[in-house]
Amino acid sequence: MEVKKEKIEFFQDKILEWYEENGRHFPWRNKSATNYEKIISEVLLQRTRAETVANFFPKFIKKYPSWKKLGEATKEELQETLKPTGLYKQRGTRLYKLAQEMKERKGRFPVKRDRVEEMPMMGQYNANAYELFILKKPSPLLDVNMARVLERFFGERKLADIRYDPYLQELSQEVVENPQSKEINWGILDFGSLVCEAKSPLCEKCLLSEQCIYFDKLSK
DNA sequence: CTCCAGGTAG
DNA sequence: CTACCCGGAG
Repeated sequence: MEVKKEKIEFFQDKILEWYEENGRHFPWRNKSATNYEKIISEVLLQRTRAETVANFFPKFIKKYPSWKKLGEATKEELQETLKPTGLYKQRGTRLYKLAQEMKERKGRFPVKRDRVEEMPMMGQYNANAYELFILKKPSPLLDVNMARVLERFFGERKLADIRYDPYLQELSQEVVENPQSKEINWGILDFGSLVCEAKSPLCEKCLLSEQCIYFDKLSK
């Protein structure tokens, strides 16, 4: 499925416009956020609502402000701390592994994307986030949220799993290919959470509806 | 009840 | 490729 360039530009413009007015604010989006904080936020955000993480994040950073401090925690201690966020056993075990790996690496996180993806807890999504936020390179935060927005507007994927769908992979990359890649990414996630909701999207107040496939189907 | 800024074992 | 993790918010 070939998507027209003009449609992508329309989408980018509208999302950026919407984001300026309605974008959400989170601790890990602050300019002052350290690389450690950025990486930890992505770990906590896995399969967990951003608002939930926003409540929890400051407490976690206060308790474990650095890789060094995190490396001193036991696996059980991390699991206990992570309980309010859900997925705490898995996440605790994996975060422990990541912290220990960082200890061995003397606190140095890998630089190249491929190496990042080899780290514990760092999958495709997190490697993209790393590229976007730390290497400052356009890269899509393609989660269920972004996938839903893109599919409704541009057309549905073929494969069940986002992570193996070449159509969504390529489309998302094109969409965030822009000098303001970070803002477009955040814009899409916020837009997906606040307007293009999973259950009942607010199509009446959506500034994308004139070119949206999902909306077009609705009005038939 | 469903859904959530995914990773990974099998 | 799927199935599973999990508490919490809506």
